[in-house]
Amino acid sequence: MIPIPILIIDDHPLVAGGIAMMLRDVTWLQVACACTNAADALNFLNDNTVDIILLDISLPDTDGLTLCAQIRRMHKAVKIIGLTSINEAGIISQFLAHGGNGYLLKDMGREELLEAIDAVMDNKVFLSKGANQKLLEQFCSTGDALKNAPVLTRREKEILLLLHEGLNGPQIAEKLFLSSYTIETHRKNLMQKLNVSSTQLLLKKAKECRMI
Amino acid sequence: MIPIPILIIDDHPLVAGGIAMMLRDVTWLQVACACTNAADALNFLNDNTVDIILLDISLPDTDGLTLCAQIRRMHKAVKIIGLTSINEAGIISQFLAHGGNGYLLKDMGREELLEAIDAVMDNKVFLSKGANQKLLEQFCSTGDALKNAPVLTRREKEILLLLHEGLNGPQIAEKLFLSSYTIETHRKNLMQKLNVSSTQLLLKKAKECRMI
DNA sequence: ACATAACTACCTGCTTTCAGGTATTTTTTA
DNA sequence: TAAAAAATACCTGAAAGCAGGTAGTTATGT
Repeated sequence: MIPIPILIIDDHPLVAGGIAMMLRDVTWLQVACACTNAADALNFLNDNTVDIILLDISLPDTDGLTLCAQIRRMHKAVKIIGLTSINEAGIISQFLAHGGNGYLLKDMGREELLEAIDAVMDNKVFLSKGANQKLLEQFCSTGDALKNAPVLTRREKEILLLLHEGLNGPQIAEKLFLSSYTIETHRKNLMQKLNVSSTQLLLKKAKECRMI
Repeated sequence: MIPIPILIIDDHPLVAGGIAMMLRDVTWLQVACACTNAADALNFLNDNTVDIILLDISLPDTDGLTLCAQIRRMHKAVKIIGLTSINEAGIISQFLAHGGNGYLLKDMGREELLEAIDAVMDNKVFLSKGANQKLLEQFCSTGDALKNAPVLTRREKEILLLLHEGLNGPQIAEKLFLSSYTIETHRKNLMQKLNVSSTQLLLKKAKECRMI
């Protein structure tokens, strides 16, 4: 049985060494190469195929996110697992948005590394427990956040959703069989309730208050 | 040791019965009550305190999401776990946004229920494996999505981010020490690249393409 | 039945956006 | 070094948005 080839991209050789050590008993995985910079990695990938890439997102010569997107564009099927000390929701979501399939923190153990590899090979997204928690926390609202959000009327909610869909005033008026003046009044009331002075800020604030 | 009181809100008594059966050996948990509708649940909560609520989001008299937000406003510390057959990213994220702490699918087993209760009692967000996967999938981009996104110049990216922050043309011009005409040209070019005809649609499309 | 809230519509004046271009300068690439 | 790309700036005209209100009708709540 041919072992699954893995590429490690990390500017610290000790990291690659540590991972190789973790995987030395795993007969179905093989570290095909370890690169310490983006250029070497891209060169390697030009002539070689791997199934999995462990990618440090803090590289010296290239932004790891950009490299991730670059690799993803060229190799649609390769699984890319981010490797980092950064446990921030913004970076995690950006990494996935740039084509990543998984995200591990550098304090991971062997078990978690293998679990991640299993999951992405099974076409699943894998985040380490800490990263997963960080990402999920973004979705949550506290009682205070919900309490402070102003109450919108039925029509205001409707207008807000249509604005969020990208319709402008006249288009909303046409869709709801109302006057443009009416839409403008609702919009004005919405802007007053959320204490903003433009439609863009209205939508931004509404998102923050979880109204859309 | 006082067992943790749980409230079950589900319009099917069989569900509450099944959960009670799952938890019958768990001495540190106690089903305090099972309600079949929102009104009964709110009445119960007026006179009683529970630590955990298992909430079916498809209730007959009230939208489960609205009920969740309502309970959250009144009881900041209670842990609310959604209970549903719906495994859709939109509903999951809305449930969390309305104050939920966890989300279980109705095909869950006893182990997963206990794991969820442990996690939320530990102030963590818990999603069942299936729900978690559904939510994470939203963050990911394929090679095609990345390939098809138009390439933006340095200034275009900068303008886009500032528009996303809610600034209008003149404000961006002032911030970047450029002419308003220049900003409008960049905006026009952005709109052309993303094939839209308003700033709102530009921001919407940019989000879909993971540019912001 | 009355008061209140929500919804509807209107209007002026000003600002901003959008669409349609043109054109010069600077930076980058080959 | 020259070509190409990016950045900058300009301009008109029309449409939309925003701020400032006023005001009548309908639905809801007490």
